[in-house]
Amino acid sequence: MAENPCTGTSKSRQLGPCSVCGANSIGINFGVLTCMACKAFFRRNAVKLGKTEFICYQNGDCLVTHDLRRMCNCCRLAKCFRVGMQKSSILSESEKQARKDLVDQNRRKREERKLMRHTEKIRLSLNAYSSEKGPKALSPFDQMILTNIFNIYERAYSQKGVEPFTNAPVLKHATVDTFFNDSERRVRVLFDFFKLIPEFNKLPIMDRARLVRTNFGPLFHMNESILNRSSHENFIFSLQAAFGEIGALEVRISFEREREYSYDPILLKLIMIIWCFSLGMNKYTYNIDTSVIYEDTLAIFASESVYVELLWRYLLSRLPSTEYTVKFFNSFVLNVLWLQRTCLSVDRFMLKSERNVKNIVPLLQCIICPSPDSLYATEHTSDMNFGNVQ
Amino acid sequence: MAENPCTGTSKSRQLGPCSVCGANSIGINFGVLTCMACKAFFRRNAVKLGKTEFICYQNGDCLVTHDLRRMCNCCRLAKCFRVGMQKSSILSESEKQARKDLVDQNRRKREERKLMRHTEKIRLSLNAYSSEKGPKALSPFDQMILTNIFNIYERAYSQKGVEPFTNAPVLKHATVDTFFNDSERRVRVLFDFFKLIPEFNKLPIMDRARLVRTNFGPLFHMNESILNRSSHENFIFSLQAAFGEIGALEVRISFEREREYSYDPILLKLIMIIWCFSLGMNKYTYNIDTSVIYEDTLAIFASESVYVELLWRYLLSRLPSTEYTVKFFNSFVLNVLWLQRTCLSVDRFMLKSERNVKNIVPLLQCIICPSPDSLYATEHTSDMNFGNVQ
DNA sequence: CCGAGTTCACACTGTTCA
DNA sequence: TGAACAGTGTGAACTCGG
Ligand SMILES: [Zn+2]
Ligand SMILES: [Zn+2]
Ligand SMILES: [Zn+2]
Ligand SMILES: [Zn+2]
Repeated sequence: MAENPCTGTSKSRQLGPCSVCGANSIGINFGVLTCMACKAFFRRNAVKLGKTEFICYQNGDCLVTHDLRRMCNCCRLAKCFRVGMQKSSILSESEKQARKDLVDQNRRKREERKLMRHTEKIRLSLNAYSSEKGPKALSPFDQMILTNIFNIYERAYSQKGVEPFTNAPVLKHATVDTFFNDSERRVRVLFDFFKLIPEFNKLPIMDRARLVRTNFGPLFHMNESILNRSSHENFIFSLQAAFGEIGALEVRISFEREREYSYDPILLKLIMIIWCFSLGMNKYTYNIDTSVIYEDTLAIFASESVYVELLWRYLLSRLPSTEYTVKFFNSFVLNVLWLQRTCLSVDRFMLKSERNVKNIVPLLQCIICPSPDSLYATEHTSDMNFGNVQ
Repeated sequence: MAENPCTGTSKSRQLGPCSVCGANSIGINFGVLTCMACKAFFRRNAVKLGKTEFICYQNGDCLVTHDLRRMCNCCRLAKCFRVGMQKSSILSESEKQARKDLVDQNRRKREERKLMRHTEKIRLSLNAYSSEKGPKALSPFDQMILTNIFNIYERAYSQKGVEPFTNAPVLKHATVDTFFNDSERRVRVLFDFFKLIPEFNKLPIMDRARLVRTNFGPLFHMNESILNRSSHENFIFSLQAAFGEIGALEVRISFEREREYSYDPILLKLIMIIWCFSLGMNKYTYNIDTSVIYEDTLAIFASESVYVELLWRYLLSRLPSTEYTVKFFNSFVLNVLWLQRTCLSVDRFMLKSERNVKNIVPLLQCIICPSPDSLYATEHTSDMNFGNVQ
């Protein structure tokens, strides 16, 4: 196993000097043993032989060494050719394009496979616990529902053109209006997602509008979390610019708490659905002494419990035991409270920013900062597109 | 003088993060504070927006950070535009050309100024000797003539577009035809230069044509020397490819001998003029037993001696004594003989390369390899433009 | 692993403008 | 005159297909 230093595979193996400049070579480049620099030099310059002038300001016999090679690229290029570097080994424009296309194609394939493996893993993990005593396997029906939720959401947001990156430029100049306006598209897609939840879509149109209005804060918050926007540096910038240092911190902590759930491709989506069915809680109690009134409160309750139960079963199937599931629910409730508090802070902040609120696009304005009576108004309800679904 | 780190002018001053990727910025680029990489990226890619496809393989909202910016060109470019980078700040092809021209022009001006300073120095030094016993000062008239010669030549070759460097790409594939065809433009400018010499221009048109034909070899040779092409490595390549190893060597030695005179901005030009007035010597004696016949041989002689005498006075003014001038003339004559020998070799070579000669552009073909009787033909005489001058 | 390619930090040139 | 900002060239470090 004695290693010959000349043929050894050690990293520092010496190949001999560059045929052009004598520096340490890295291998055969364009037909000749050369260093990195001469390789790059030849690729860049051999192709422009006819187009650019190469002039030696000496006598055309300049030395080409490691230290002098930069002095005269005419003589350097001449030497490259002299030692036999092959211009034909340089990929032509079309060859380069072909290679680029190939790389692109391969990358696409790889990513597709990765996504496949990923979703496959999720599907398997849903069943993985079935044989153990702890977790309870999901029924095929539940599995189907969950898979549907996942697919509906992913499809909505991955449809090309739906989300052409309207992110982040706001940066330091962000105010609440630019901050929210930037999100309009994402919000619309989120509403589209809800419309595809049968229980939600069956509700009276005004109830649907009121629900998303009432719960907009947490829904928006969770959705940004799912879309992984919350970790975006510029998002945080915008946050600070729009809500101030303290406000932004509070919002960020909420995001941090949500991140606990982000490892799971379904959990947050499911929680969003449940939240969407929750009645007003204590929002807008500042000057409305009664809670928001719904047309079909019972249907909302029923729907909510359908999904709460589904969540419960899902957690049971994912966690080792009921005990774990209870623990999970405990911390979940804590986070819910945190999030609610945050959203209330934001609401209060918005009230103080009346001037900027006027610049928010109508749809969002009516959702985020409704005048108390507009909670019952029909304006922009149709703009939410809840009217014409399925 | 306490330096505020924020307003300090120190090199390492921090400007804040790149608006695109958050890395360290280097300044305002294309309208926005960015890093070097994003600057280069934007310059490279913004211009090919219409030509190349930019596709995001995610959802079009890829993060653009220092580490991730390479992942998705589409989103990176989108972000560049989003943060306000101005495509209009990128110089267009024509703007770049305009700038290049400007740079070129400035460089030429600078060089001219430098040359002027140089010749001024020479002129001053010419007069500096006047008080010494050795060199004889030039008369104001001689000085004017010499200055004129210098200016006429420099102006002819520095006029924009006259010499767009059609040199050197020939390289290994050079044959005599490509070798000479490459020089057509320079030769035409040389003829223009001669036309501005009054004594030459007053000669009968056919005499003018015959003179430049007869003396083409040495004239061409010296002119390439003045233009400093002879030291160009690619020129030497071409030389070897066109005339073979031995032939090229001989030509190169002639160039080497001429280089002795190249330190002087006037000498070679003056010598060219004198040579231009010299009668046939022994060219084309191979099958014409009489010398070339001129219409006004006397005028040619007279002109030649005007410039020979000027050269003599010039040398007297430059060299410490008459003795030195004589020595100079001796070595000059030797070099003349060398050059003549070289040109004869080239002529012989051209005769053997009939096949390639056919590919030489007509003007040069008729000059370089005239059929014996074509020496008296009028064809291409007008092409030399000797007809319509002044 | 090899040898194509690309990216980009860095160094530099040159123009413009205050 | 020097800072700012266009440009270009170099070469180390990297990716990727075979
Ligand atoms: Zn090298
Ligand atoms: Zn050189
Ligand atoms: Zn950047
Ligand atoms: Zn992307």
